[in-house]
Amino acid sequence: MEIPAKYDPSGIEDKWYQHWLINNYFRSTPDEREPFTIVIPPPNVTGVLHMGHMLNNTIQDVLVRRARMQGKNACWLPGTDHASIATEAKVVAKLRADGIEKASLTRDEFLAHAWEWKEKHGGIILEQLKKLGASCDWERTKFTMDESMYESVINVFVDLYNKGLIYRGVRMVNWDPKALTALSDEEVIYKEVKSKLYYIRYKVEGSDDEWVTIATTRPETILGDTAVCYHPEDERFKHLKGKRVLVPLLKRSIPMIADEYVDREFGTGCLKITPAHDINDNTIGIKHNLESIDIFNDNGTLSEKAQLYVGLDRFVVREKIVEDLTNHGHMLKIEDYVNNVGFSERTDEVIEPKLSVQWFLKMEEMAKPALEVVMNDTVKFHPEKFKNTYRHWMENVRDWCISRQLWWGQRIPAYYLPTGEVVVAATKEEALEKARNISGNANLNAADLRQDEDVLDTWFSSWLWPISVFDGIRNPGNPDIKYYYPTNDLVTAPEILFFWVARMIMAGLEYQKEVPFKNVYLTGIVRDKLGRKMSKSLGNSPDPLALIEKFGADGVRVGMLLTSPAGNDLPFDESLCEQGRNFSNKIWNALRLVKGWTVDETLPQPVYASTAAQWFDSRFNNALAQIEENFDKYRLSEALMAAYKLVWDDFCSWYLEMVKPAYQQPIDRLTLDTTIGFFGKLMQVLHPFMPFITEEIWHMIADRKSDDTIMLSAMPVPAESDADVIAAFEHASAAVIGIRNVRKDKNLPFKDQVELMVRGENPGRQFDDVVAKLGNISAISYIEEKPAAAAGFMVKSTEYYIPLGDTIDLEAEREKLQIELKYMQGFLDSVEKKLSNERFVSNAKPEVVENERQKQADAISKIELLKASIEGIS
RNA sequence: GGGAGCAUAGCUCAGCUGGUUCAGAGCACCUGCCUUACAAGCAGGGGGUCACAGGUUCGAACCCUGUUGCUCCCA
Repeated sequence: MEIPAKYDPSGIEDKWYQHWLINNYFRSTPDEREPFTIVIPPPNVTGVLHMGHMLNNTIQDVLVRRARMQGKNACWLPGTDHASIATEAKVVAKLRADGIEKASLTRDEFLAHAWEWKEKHGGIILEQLKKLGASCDWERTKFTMDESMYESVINVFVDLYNKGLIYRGVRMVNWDPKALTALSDEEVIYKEVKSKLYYIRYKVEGSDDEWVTIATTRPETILGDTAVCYHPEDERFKHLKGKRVLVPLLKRSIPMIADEYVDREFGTGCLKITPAHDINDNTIGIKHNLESIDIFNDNGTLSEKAQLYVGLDRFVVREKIVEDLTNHGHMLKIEDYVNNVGFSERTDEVIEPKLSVQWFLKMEEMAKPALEVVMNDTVKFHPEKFKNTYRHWMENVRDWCISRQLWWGQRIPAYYLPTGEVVVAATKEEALEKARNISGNANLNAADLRQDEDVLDTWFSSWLWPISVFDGIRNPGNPDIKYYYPTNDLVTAPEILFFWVARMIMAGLEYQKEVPFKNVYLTGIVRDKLGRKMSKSLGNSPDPLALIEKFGADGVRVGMLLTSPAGNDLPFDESLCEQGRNFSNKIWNALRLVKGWTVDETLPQPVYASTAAQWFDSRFNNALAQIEENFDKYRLSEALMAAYKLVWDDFCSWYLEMVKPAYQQPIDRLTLDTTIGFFGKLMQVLHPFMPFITEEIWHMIADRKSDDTIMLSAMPVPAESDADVIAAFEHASAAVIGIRNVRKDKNLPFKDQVELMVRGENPGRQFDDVVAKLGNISAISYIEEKPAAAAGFMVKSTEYYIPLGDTIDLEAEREKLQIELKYMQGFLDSVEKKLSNERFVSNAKPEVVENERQKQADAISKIELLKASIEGIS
């Protein structure tokens, strides 16, 4: 059978993924085994697969596949979220392109369009994940707007309302004038913007020519000013106490007030107060009992209350008012200024702080236990440093604004009576009953109730995700929730630590009385070479499917994992995937080698091969223990690197070279079987990282039944490892390297056999046959006297010589030895300096001192050898 | 403005309770090889004042203080 020299993943990946699907290997149902559960961080239905998903889902797949091979009942539950703002924006845009305005549709008509859009685009990411090899239980796929999920959200809203945790209040919210909705604080992105600081003077009422100057970045808001404020201890303004000033252009009289909030150093030290349009001003307004004048319409144009510029956009008004203020002599100067401006995460519109009636969830009571479980490691964060960030947020948490002025989402189950009173109930029927009760009006009917127009924040669905996907809200204690909850690991980005992770913990404690997961693995952000976050808008993200096409899914997975320790950003470069692909190819060629061997059943196993097998077995178990440890600490990239080196260096570069028969010679049965056994174990270790190629090789190295699969095979567990064999091999392999160097130095081609002489004790002696094979040595002899005319090298204190006839360059040889001697003497000096230091000997731990003495003795004996060698040369 | 974190080879990162598993890994780079599994490879090699300045200690990449630079979070 001919195996191509280059590994070609294309057909192989599809073949095995189909095989896994058809055989239902990803399916999980509760049984008596230990469960291992991961719920996917639901990607947005509007999205397509990007590099962040690739990283995130590769990690999850590694964890799940490993758990599955460890005999756990592994369940990776996939799904998507409805992303109310983003999706609604997409649908509105699509409709507009078709010439339909949202305002011309009824709610139901609009939702029909939204569902249609979702059905068409919503599953893209999940389909793409299959290309990556994701071993999700697809039968369990959930969507946050599924009926069961929808109901769960509504039930929770009603429950929290009944518990008094949800309330309706007037708050300053982040208003998106484009999406026409309030946003949570987390959906606002602050960016540095070059703007202007305008110095504007207000005339003091009743004076002829007395003025007060304020500085502002938003001159258009002066129309909503209701006070001017200074610091109570500021001498420059104390004389204005109790006076009033006139708002420019409007000549409205407003009071001068004093408050410590004012920063005396900033601007003029005098601040205009616009309670309706600035969060800080609002706080001051409440404190000083100021009027709020809302001068904006919802879409960001000026309202009647502004009196001037009515109907014009806020940014147009800014230009106009600057002109008018200048013309009327109010503008004193304009400075360049850089400030932070909030933008909508979804629409990129400048956020307008706005007073409005919204629904809120009280956070204080829920935050406390949610903080506690993280601080006491009931929920472990990887890396741990995020505990700090988490604590800081949880200790300063503010109530969660959960209403959104949208249609796409779970509609708030609040119903208003004609009197304006409100009742909250899961269904209209229940609401009616409640309404009749509280109003005492038995004649109320359904038509009299008006349901709240708003929907709930998407996070108000996803915070229930680990529970609601198992229907634990509607059917508490059902077999799934009992078995799979709490889940094991959550893999997500630190960016959503608060608005998702923290809230899932809260919901978990509230509704399951138990944390939703035990470990949270926080990935880094995938960045481009310039350090920019990869994003669609920048266009700097490679197409993940094209990458898979080019390097194979296994190659891309390895590339993503190799340099991304938890919590560290990943500066992505295609060369990483190239490294992954090269690794696939390396494994592939090891297969070609082994498959190329023919067996001679009569052949006994050579000594070099049995020694090699003995070593590799120990080395394998040693590495396996390391890998295990790295997994325990969630150091996935290090676990992968350990496996990578085990395969490439130890297996391919050393072991296979050791056992490989001469060209076109057969191999003995025992060595072949042993080698195939090792190969299989290596594939198992690698399988979580590289599912496709390992499955392919699993089937190629042995006769397997058609329903056999590496993904359900038992992951090898570390067995005993013989440290002596490993140490002996290290000595022997150093000798091989020494031989190679001598060959290179002296121009001795590898195909010419040479002799090797050994002087002194040789801890690697059991590997002599191996050394002979790898060094192409005709004979190894042990000698007492240093030979003449030989090139030598040392491993620890063992001397090795290769006779060179008369070709030896004595001068060069001596120089080499001199350099080494000099180094050893320097080393000895430093050791002896330590030992002659009384305080070191008396203070340091005994074993440390003993260690130094050992180093001293070794150095002395090596120096003697070197000196003797140098003398021997002359 | 408040808080947290980081600074080790060209790049990305390890480096545990201070002491030869302490200066390491992978990639990149350089040199020589198309040697019958693999040039997507093989065999070698170079490269770091552990940000800077002090301090503690017999001993500091590691502990303490300050300085500088960067990142993130919150306002």
